[in-house]
Amino acid sequence: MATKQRGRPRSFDRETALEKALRQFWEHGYEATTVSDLTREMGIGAPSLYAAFGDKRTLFDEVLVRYAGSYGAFGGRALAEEPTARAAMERVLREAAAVFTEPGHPHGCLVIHAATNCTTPEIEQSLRKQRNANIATFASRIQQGIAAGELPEGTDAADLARYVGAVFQGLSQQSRDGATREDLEAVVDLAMRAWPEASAGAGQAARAASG
Amino acid sequence: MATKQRGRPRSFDRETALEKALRQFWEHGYEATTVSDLTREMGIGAPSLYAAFGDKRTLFDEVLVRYAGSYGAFGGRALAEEPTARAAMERVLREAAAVFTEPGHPHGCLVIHAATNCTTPEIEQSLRKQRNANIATFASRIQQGIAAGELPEGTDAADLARYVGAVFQGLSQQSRDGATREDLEAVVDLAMRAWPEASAGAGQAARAASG
DNA sequence: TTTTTTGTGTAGCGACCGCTAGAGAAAGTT
DNA sequence: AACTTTCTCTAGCGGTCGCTACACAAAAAA
Repeated sequence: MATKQRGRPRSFDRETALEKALRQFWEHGYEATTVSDLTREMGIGAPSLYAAFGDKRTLFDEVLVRYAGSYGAFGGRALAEEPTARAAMERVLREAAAVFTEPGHPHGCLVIHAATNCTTPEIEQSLRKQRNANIATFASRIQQGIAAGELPEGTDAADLARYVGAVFQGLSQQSRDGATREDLEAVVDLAMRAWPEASAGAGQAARAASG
Repeated sequence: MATKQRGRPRSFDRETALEKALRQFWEHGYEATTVSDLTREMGIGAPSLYAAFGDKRTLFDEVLVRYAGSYGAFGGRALAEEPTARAAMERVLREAAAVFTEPGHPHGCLVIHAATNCTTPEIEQSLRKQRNANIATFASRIQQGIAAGELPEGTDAADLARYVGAVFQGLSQQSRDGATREDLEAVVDLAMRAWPEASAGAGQAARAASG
């Protein structure tokens, strides 16, 4: 396999064009980004876009995958690498504050904003599903922390996950409204004050994790 | 004045029609709501809409005023009526949890969602300005609380206001994503755990406010 | 070179957008 | 009754939407 393609080769770099499309969808959302916007930013004609990426909807799906693997990957890394639920959640929020305000690309989170006020129900639902799945992942990590004795026994993992998710979504909105990274880090500092701590004489797992 | 109108009277109730328009804009946002949607829901023809409300943009402006005076009025009431900054902010969040999930009308906050991904820059900026103004109002009330000794002296009112605003915006997003009132109230419970308390021997103003 | 295969550019499709001209309908005024 | 004023209805304007037919260009294969 991997034999040489016959016919005329495409005159643009597919990855570069995809990244341009990602930026457009990120900044203006799915619906407000027109094919005309896309072709202008990607530097190609409409037929080239449709030949390389399918229709607008398929291109958006591919953009979502690219986003999840790049700008949106910090959450998964934090959950995988941090030793405690608290450290994981705090790192998620702190990296969000950084990424959401990073210069050079649109502010905020694409998954939160790109399908708001979208008249294509499948797209709106797809991103909603993803947001709720992210919060469920938070809950799962928190539940793990409760089992390890890092948090009080009575802690409701789903509630705490929703709280972290709400702060996360608030950070995204505020980054779009002009808040700076320092502004958002102060918000994270305050948000983490709400974190429930296991009582002094709690299980050994918490001590092991911090040792 | 107030002489009887000459000519044919309009065949619909203006307030009822305006409320229908409000619901449409609230649910689908400014841009995704078409004039065709509006006329269908309002039960009138396009020329009647334009005669009674001006163009789509002017109608939206009037909807914003109506929203601020009805569904969006709870924030101002909480700030005006509660004796302490903490009580005011907690009531804002708690009433938000209730209103955002109330059956019978769209979920979440119109000011937060209706101009997201809007290609009319004046509209997007108008609502952004309103959101930031709301947070500035929070900051002002918190600053007042600091002056009254309710909060530690070093407290940054702007940071705390942004934190409350972030939670508020998160509540709105989550209500749109299907969270129930109980879900959001648990988030508010957690959020208020972050509230800074003045130390035990702090100023007399705090004692006076709670007495 | 000729043939085959594939990408690119022009040009435009039907559908919907916000909006409105113009004719007729329904009220008050005389 | 006739006249004036205002609203409502039908129909359709110019513009943009997502998308594509078609002719041409540019590469590998024969």
